Amino acid sequence: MSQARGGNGGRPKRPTMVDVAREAGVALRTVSRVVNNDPTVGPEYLAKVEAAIAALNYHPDERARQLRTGVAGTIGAAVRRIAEVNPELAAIERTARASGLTLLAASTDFDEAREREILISMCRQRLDGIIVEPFGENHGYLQPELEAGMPLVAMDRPMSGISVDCVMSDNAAGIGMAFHHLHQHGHRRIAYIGDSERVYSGRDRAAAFRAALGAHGEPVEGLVHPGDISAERVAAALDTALHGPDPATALVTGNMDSTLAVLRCLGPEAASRLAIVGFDEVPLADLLQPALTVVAQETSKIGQTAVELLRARMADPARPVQTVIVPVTLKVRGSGEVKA
Amino acid sequence: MSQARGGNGGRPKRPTMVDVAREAGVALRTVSRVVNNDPTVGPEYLAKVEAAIAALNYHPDERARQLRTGVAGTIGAAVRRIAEVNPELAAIERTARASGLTLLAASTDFDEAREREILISMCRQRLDGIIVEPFGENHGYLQPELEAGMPLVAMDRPMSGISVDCVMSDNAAGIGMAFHHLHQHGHRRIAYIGDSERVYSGRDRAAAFRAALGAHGEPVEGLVHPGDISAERVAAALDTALHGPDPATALVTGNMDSTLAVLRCLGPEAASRLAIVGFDEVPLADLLQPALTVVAQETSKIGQTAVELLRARMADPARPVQTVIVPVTLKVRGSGEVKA
DNA sequence: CACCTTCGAGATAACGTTATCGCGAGGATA
DNA sequence: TATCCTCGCGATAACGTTATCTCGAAGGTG
Repeated sequence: MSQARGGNGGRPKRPTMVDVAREAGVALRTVSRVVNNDPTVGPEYLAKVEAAIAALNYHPDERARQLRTGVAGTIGAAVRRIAEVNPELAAIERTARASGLTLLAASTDFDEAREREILISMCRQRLDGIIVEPFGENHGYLQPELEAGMPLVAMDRPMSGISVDCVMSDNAAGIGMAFHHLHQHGHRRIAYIGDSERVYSGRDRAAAFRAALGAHGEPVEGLVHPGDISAERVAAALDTALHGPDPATALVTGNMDSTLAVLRCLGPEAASRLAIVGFDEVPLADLLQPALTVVAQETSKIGQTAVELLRARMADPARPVQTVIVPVTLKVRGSGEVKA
Repeated sequence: MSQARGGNGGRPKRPTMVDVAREAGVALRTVSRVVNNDPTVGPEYLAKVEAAIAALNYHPDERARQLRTGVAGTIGAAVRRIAEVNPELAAIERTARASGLTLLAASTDFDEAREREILISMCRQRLDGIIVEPFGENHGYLQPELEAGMPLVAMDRPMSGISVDCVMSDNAAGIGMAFHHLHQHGHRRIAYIGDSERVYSGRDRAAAFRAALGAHGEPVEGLVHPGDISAERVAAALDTALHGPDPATALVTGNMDSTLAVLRCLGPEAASRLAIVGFDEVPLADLLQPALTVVAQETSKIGQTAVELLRARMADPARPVQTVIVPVTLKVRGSGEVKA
C-alpha cells in the first residue's frame, strides 16, 4: 500500500496563484484579491476564482507572502526547554495566538552556543520579534540585530551587554518570604540550596538569601549553597548543611530543579521531617507528603507580559526600554510548616 | 533610556545581498557563493565579500532562500501541548536538530478546530514535513496535501480517513501487563479509569482492558470507566468502582491525566491503600508514597522514530506506508504491589 | 603559435506572492 | 452630450535569494 502522490515519481509541483488565475480565466491580481478577502471583487469573479481554488486545491505560499509584505506574523520563543512544564511558554503561546501571531519555540537546552544558534536562526527567518529566556552571559552579538530593528524581550532574567525590555519575578521578595516564613515557624538555622551564581537568577536569589540571614543576625557560613544542580553537588550541600555541628532545621530551595534534586536526594521520609520551602511551583507539589510549600511565580502573567512587551516594541521601536517586575506569592501547603 | 535603533523613526531596512555586493564591489552572485561556502571563490574576492558582510552586519533572509530553493529545512510538530512534559516532543526536537532540521512546534490543545488550523498553517508555510499527534477523527481534509507531496507522520495514534506513516505504543500489551501484574498480586476485582473512547488510544486501551477481564473470566460491569478526564467524572467512576457491592481492590488508569486525576481525587491516604498501575509515566512518580508503578512507553524512541519515518518519507515519497508499534515496559515501584 | 580546456566571476531569469499604476466601463452631473 | 468620478479588473514591477548561462582570462598541449 503506497501513500497516494501525484503521478510522477518526484514531489509534484503545487498549484500557484498563476495556475489558479489561468484556471479561472482571470488576472493574477484578482486571485490575490480573493485570497486576501479584498471586498472590491465582483461576485461572478469571486465565484470563478473560488471554484478554481477548490478545483486545484490551492493553498497560498506563506513564505512568498512574507517575503513580499515583510511581516511574518510569527514570533519566536527561545526557552530552556519546550516539552517540559513551562507555564510561561504556555502563556506565551496562548497570548500570541490571541493576538493572531504564530509561535515558533525552540529549546536552548541550557547551552550558550545553542542559544546563540537559535537566536541567529530566528533573526535570519525575519521573525517579527523574539522572546528569550536568556542563559548565556554575553549577548552583545545581538546588538546589530537590535539596531536592525529586531524586537527582543528577555524573560525571567535580564540580558547582559544589551539593553532590552525584560519581565521577571521579584526574586528578592520571594526569597525573603520563604526565609521569613520559616523563621516565623521557629527555625533559626535555615539553609539555601539553589542554582549556580553564573546564572543571573541564581546570583539574585543567593544574594537575597544572604541578605535575609544578615538581616536576622544569623551567620552565613555553611548555609548558602548555590551551584550546579547535580545529584552529587546537592548531596554534598545537604550533607554540609544538615550534618554539621550546628545543623540546619529548614531549607529554602532556589528553583524547581533544586527542589526536585533535594527531594530525590533526601528521599520521602527524611524530606518529610525537614521544613522546606521551594522557589517556584513544582508539578504534583500537592500530592507529596507533606505537600510542598512554595514561593509561586505568576508564570502566566510573566508569559503574557512578555508578549505584550514584544508587541509594544513591534508597534513602536523607539519606545523606552522597560523592565517589569512581577510579584510572587507564598503557597502554604505543609512542608514549610514542619516544626523546628 | 531608549533601545538603540537606526536613525529614522520606522524600522530600518536591513542590508541585502545587493548592498553587500555593492559594498564589496563584486557581483551579486559572488556574494551568494560566499554565503553558501562555494569553494570556487578566489581568496581576494572572499576577503572583500566577508569584509563587506561584517561591515554591514549582513544576515541572509531565510525566507527568500527557502522560496528560491524550495526546501525549508524545517519540520512541524503538532502535539497536544508544548510546554508540558512531553518526552516524545523532546526526542523529536533532539532528533530533528541532529538531522540539521529546525523544529516548529505548536499545541493543538485537545481542540479539533485548532489542530486543523495548525496543520493547514504548516502546509501554507511549506514545511518539509509534519509530525502530528492526531486528536480529531476526520483528517480527510489533509488528503490533497498528501497528494501534493506533504510528508506526514502520525504519532501515538493513527489518523483517520487518510493513510500515513504512524508510530505508536503497544496499547493492548501495556494494558495486559498492568492487569496481569495486579492479578498476580492477588487482585480479582480490578477497575479501569481512562480517557474517552472518542479518542483512538482511549478506545484501544478500554477494549484491551475488557479483553483482559474476559480472558480471566471476570465480569465487566461496573469496572470499566472510559470518559472525559474531569474531576467529577473521575470521582463518579471511582465511587462506582470502589463503593459498590463488590468493590474493586485494584485500579488501572489509562493515561497520565487519568492517573493524576485519580490520585488527586483519592488523596494521599486513600491512594496508598489502593493498588494502582498507571499507563504512561508520571513526573515525580518516584517521589509519591508509595511510588507509582506504571506501564512506561518508550517515549524517546517514539519521537525519534517519528522523525526517522518523516525523513524517510521526505526522501522517498513513494515508499510504502509503515506503522511502527513500540513495545512498553512495566516499571514496578510500589503502588502496584499493594496487597489485595 | 593556434587551439582547447578549465576556472572564476558576472548578467539575468526565476521562485510565488503583493503593491502600484493604469485603464475601460458605467453612472452622475452640468 | 461632454465631463468627471468611481468602481472593478489587469499588466507589471518589486521582495531577496539561488540557478542557469555566458564570457573572459589563464594555462596547458600539439
